[in-house]
Amino acid sequence: MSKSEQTRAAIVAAATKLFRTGGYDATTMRAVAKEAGVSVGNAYYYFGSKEHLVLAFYDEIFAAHLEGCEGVLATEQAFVPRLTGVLEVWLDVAESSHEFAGKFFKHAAEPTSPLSVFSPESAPTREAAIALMRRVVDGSDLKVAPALRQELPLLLWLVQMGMVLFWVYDDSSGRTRTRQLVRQAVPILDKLLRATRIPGVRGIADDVVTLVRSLVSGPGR
Amino acid sequence: MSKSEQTRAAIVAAATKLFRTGGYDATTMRAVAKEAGVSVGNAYYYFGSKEHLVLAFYDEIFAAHLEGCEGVLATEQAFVPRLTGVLEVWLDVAESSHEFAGKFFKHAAEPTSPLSVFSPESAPTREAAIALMRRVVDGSDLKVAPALRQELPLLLWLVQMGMVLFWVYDDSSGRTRTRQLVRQAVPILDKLLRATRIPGVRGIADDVVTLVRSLVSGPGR
DNA sequence: GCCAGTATTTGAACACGTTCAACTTCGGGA
DNA sequence: TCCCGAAGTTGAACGTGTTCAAATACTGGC
Repeated sequence: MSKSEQTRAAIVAAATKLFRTGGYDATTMRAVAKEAGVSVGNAYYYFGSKEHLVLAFYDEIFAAHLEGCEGVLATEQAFVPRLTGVLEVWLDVAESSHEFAGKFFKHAAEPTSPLSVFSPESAPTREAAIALMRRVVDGSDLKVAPALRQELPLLLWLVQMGMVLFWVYDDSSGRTRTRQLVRQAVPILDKLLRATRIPGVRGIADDVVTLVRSLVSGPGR
Repeated sequence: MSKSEQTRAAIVAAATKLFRTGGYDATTMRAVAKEAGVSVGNAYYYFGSKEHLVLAFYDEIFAAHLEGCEGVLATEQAFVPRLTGVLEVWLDVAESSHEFAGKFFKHAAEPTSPLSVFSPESAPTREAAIALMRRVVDGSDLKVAPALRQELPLLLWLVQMGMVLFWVYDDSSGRTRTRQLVRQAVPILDKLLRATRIPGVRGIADDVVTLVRSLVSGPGR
């Protein structure tokens, strides 16, 4: 590891530590720099803004999520426990940073931010998250129309983003309300997906797939 | 109008003007105060933060939306053109502030912000928006299960919030992509709602209503 | 070893949102 | 009319994220 890589790693480590203990606002760039043993300007040499430090934090959460999911993906075959398990692992992994997450989320929601959930900068993490959902689908017993199945990982990722949105606003202790949402909503989603085989519903499902396809490249592109 | 009301109105007018011309970030509190002919501290006497000024901006958009909807509500009976019309009026009304909207949207997504779509501060506007959706449902020919019908205004408001989310990211000229989304998605929603009368689907709809009811008081309450 | 050019590092300086102690104006009861 | 508490107003001061010209360390060619 080169010297500059060490400096970069030290800044990320300092930021992560301070974010976890004090939250986003209370963590100043001056404090991060001091903790990392560098100057303020140096931190900006490696990270364009305070937001970019958050992206590194998000990557850590995703890596932990992926690792935590392996057990679920190896053992669960049925779609409902498989998807529920994956979402619950995320809740476990993210719990310790919930307070901080609210601050993080506003950056994820700002279209012009490099940290936007749809931004090119966050594309690698986003695509890895969608790939995880593809594993959820492929390894399950779920039977849906092929056209829908193809778009399902993206749709499930959007479902996960919906859960995260709910979670961010959830101040119940231990995030029990979000957990309740997951346990209730996943079986409903399962029913809904299987219902696409009912003649009167299949046409609607096809419409949804068509709509998603026509918009999948992003609103503004 | 009392003196203090005049001062408050002057600050709102100054903020609105500067927001429209220069956007959110470029509009400083010092500039707002100067434009309104008051001191910086005085602006904070009336508005707790810069974000609270945006709330006043929201209210202006909603008032224009409500007014613009009267024609649609008076003439359209069928659910699809009725809801489509209401959403399109919103797009018309909001178009001029699209650039500005992207900048402040991050505040609307932050749970702790007074601008959050679920915050107590925005409750009056939010409830008025839901009431508008109730008028859309009540005056239409839509037939759904009574249990679902009761929650429908809230669900339609959530749909509208989804549209706004898409709209914020939409940089196509004239927001054609969001308009395309509305024209495609509303008929699908209509089909989906009417499909709740199919035996195999009704049970799912009931599940959704139960879920929404159990969560309707908000994630954290 | 030496130099030129690049990469890295520094911290003072800037503009911002926000706070607050002090000041001024207002309203209504004696 | 006078007075006092409340309401309204002020602008300097604070801590923040970010910038930048300058200083320093590094690297490859000779």
